[in-house]
Amino acid sequence: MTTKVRFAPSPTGYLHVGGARTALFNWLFAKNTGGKFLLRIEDTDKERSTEEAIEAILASLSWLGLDWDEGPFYQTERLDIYQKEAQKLVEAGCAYECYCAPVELEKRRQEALSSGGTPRYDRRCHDLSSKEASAYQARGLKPCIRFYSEDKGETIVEDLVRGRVVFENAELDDLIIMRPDGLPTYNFAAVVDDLDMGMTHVIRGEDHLPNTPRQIQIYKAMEAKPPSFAHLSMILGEDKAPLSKRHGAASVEVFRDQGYLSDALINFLALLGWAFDDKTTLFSREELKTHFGLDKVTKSPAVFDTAKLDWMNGQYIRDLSDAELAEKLLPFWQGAQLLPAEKINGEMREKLTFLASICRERLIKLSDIIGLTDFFFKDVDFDERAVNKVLKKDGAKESLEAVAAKLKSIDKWSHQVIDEELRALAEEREIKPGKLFQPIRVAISGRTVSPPLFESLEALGKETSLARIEKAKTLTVS
RNA sequence: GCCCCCAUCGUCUAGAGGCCUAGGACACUGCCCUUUCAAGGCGGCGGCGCGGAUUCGAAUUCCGCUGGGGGCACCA
Repeated sequence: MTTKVRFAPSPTGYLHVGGARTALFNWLFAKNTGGKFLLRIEDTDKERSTEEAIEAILASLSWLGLDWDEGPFYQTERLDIYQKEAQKLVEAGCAYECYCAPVELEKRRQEALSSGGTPRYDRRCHDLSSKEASAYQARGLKPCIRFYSEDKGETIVEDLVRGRVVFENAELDDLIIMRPDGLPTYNFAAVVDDLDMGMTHVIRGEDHLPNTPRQIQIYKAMEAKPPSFAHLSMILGEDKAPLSKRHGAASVEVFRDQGYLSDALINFLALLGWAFDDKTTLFSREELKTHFGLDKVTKSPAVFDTAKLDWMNGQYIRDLSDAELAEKLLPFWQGAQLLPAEKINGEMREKLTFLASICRERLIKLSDIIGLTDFFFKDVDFDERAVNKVLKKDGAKESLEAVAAKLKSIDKWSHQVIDEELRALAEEREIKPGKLFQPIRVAISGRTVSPPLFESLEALGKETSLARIEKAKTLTVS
C-alpha cells in the first residue's frame, strides 16, 4: 500500500516553526516511504482565515523546499461534500439537528465548570419532536448538526509514536459537526477530507490527540477505516512555554529574513523530536529522506535552542562555495541600502564573491554580513572606543605614516604582496606585527574587528585604502 | 474541576535489564593556532525528578508522587 500524508494548516497567521516541523515530518515520511504528500488549507473559520496568511504559508513551505504532490485543496471549496456527508449521518441516526443558542451553551458550560463538573452537551435537542423543530424554524432559527457520540465503552487510539491511548467514551460529548451556515467544523471536515483524499497516515501536533477519539468515532459512523495516527510533541521556547512570537522568531519567514539557510533550518527542525543514531547531527536532505522513520520520533516536548540553530547555520554557510554564498548575501547587502541595483555588474560580482570568501567563517546568519562589510560600500564610521584604544596611542601616527609610504610603493595590489610588505615593515621597525596592523584596521574599517586585514585592503583598492589611512592620521595624537 | 500526554547533562538527544565508569552534538570553559574577530584542533565541566516494587542485576519493567504540557468551542 502506498502511503499518503498531508499538511493541513489553517491560514490564520504565518507558518509557525511548529507547523513547519509537522510539515517536514509528513514530507519526510512520504519521501521515505515512496508515498504522496499533499497540502490542504483548512479555512473553514471565515473570521480568522486570510488570503495573506495563505500566501505566507505557501511561500514559507516553498522556501523550505517542502513541495507537495497534490493540492493545495481548500475546504471552503468543498462545502457541498461536507453537507452531503453530514446529511448521510443524520439519516443514519448518527447525527442530529440542534437549535441551542451559542450564548445559552456557553452559560451552561460556565455553570458546569463553576460547580466543579465537566461541561458536556446534555443532548436536549436529540429527541426534538417535529413540532418543536418547526417552532424553532418559525422563529427563524437554523440548526447546527451534532454528532451523536458513543457514550459507553472506550475508544482506543493506536498512536505510532505514543503507543496505545485509551479514552472513555463517556468523556466525549456530542460535538457540533456543521454550523447553521453550512460550514463544517474542524473534527468533521478533517475526517471527511482525510477519507476522501485517501490519507493512510495522519501525522500532526500533539494538541490534536484529544480530538482523535472523536474523529475515530466519526470514521466508524461513516463506516470507514481510520488512518494510522502519529502525534508529534510540542516545540517549546527556552522558558519551556509553548514557542510563540514573544520568544523572538517563531515564524519561518522571520528566520529567512534574518539570514538562516533553509537547509540549516530543515536539518535543525528534523532533530527536534527525531534522531537517527547516537552521533549524527548534520544531515543532507537526501540523508533525512532515507533515514527518517516514525519509529524514531521522540515523545517528549523539545525546546527550540536558537544557539544550536546558529551553530548549524554557520556549518551550512561554510559549506557554500564563494559564488553561492555571494548570491545568497546579495539581498542582504541590498536590503541594507549598501548596494544599489545599478552597481551590480561583472566586476562588482567578482568583488562580492571575494568578500563572501573572506567573511564566510565569520557569519552565523547571512545578515551578519552587513556589519562585517559595510565599510567596503560606504565611508568609515569610526567607533570612538576603537579610535581611543588604537589611534590615540603613541606611535600610531608614525606607524600609519610608514604604512602609507610602504603601501604607496606597491604596484601589484594583492593581499599576498601587501602581507609580505607589511610584515617586512614590522620587522624593519622592530615592532610586533599586530601592533603595526591594528591601526591600519581601525583606519580602514573604523573598528577593532574586521575581516582579514590584507584581504580587506585588497578589496578596498589602493586608492581608497591610502585615503582612509590619510584621514585616520588626523585622529591620532603626536 | 475532569480527561489525556510527557519526564536522561543548561538545551537537542543515544540508550528497548547486564555492552553504562550513561555516548554524541550545541552552549559554557581551558589550552593550541593566530594581524583583530572568527573558524579549526585538543581537553574539561555537566545528567538518569522523587519514593516504592520486580530482579542476582534497572536509566531501561510496574505502581505511586511530584513537576511540565495539551485538551474540555458554532477555533483549528
